[in-house]
Amino acid sequence: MTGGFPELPGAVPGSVVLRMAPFPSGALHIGNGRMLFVNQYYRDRYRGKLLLVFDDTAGSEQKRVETEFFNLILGDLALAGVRPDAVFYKSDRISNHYPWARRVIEKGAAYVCRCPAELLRENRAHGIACPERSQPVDETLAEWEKMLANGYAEGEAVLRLRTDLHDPDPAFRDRVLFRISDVDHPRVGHKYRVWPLLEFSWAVDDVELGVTHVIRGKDLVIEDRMQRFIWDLLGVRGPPFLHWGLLRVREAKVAKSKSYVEVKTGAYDGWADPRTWSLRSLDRRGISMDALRQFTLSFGLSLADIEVPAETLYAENRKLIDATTPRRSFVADPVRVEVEGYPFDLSEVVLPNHPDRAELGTRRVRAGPIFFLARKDVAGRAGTEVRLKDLVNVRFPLGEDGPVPEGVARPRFTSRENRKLARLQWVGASEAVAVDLLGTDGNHTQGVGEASLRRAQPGEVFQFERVGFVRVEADWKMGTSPVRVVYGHA
RNA sequence: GCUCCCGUAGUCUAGUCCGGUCAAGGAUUCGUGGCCUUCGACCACGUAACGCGGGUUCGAAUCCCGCCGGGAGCACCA
Repeated sequence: MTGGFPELPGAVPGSVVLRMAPFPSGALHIGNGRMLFVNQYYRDRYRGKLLLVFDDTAGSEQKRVETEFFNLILGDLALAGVRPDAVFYKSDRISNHYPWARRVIEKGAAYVCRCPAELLRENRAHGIACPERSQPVDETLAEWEKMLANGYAEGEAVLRLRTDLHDPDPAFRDRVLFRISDVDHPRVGHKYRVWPLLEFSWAVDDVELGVTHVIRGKDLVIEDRMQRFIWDLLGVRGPPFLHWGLLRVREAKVAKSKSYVEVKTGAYDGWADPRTWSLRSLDRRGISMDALRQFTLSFGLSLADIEVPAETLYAENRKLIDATTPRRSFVADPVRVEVEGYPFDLSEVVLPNHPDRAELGTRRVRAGPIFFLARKDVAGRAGTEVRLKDLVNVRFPLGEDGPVPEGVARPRFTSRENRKLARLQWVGASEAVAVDLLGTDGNHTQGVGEASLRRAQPGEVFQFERVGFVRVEADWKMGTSPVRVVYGHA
């Protein structure tokens, strides 16, 4: 069921080294799953090693590194079942990059530019050289030392690569290699002021860490060219690159930085809020990581940008959990009704936990004569006969249509035999337990469920019949009311 | 605008490198029917695709050219 995964060029089984490099600015979301599972897939296929390298350089206003995210991401990996063979932090390796910078400068391929960022950008767009571009090597070396020796303030100077100002791709013209940042880094504080930018740092680390193949999103293709440029310049041999295209889940406006604000301000219920579409939010909803892996791998390594409905993921999950998930009765927005003429001997029924799986056992459910029914199930039923699922048939009296006020509609018992009637979910009023259902949209729905839910295990997954799969909150204390569950999918 | 990437059914994908076995396979969605006391599962059936136009060839989803459409990049972010 996996999509296409080509051979890694020149891969030798047993000696492949892969790396994945999340930026620690939030919990991993559904899109990041691709990074995890694709790398894991190749690691396993070639019995290689997979490194986790936190890409925690200085960042920016929009993307800032925070301490809590390291463990958050480590936790996400554990959750996803992706075990890295080693963990590195870019911030530990900054000084490793300086000798490389020196080599580039000595090749005459870089210069220290003191243009303001805007001017730099402007000039790049028009292919105009900054005055410093013709800087001789020894002067660049001196300026570089000055940068390292705190001779410049943040933003005052950068080290730029000399490529070709008329390169057809404006993005490739004299890119910045190092910049100065006074950020207080959560791991290394103010130890470094001169920070490498992504492409240079990888030009160094992919080689120093012995990475044999780089597999990353295609938003990073220009970095391939940069890395190769630097390697060619230095006569170094670097790994080949492979990419996957953009993956969007239609329902998920996947933007980690966006969730960041909502989580920080408390608008969201933490990183596991269903609206984040984070890995942990999917787990919270009872979506298995195996389903997510299969879903993700089904797209192969295609470079095409794709948008997939979440239903595809749900279908994958359903296949995995349906056969083993117990059924339970739940009624949202309940209306209390009493059935007239309800048979006295039917105060309790034994129902199977799964319609097709006898081995999942049964449970006893109290019934009648007073029930909770869903308001939307009852609306407009006047004059019609329906079946209370697994129980009896009743007829709603003829009357004015519309919403049924609580306790007013008094359906009348008609018969017991199983007939082809609309089936309504019910919960016997004598034993109903309050249930709080958290929806995918972050809203809570109150309802009632059958008594056996009181004995649910935290984290247990159920199918609420005619509603969908739900998972009991892991931090719910057994026996407390209401039973807190999270909606997964239909 | 410039650079790069991508176009197979509603959606995703196999096939494209090395043209014939592809009157295009799979998954999902949707529709119909069956079955089980769920609107879920399962079973059966069905709808539905090679972006367009040229060219090469006995033969093109596959090779070439042009066009059109979509996406990403053009940060002192990653």
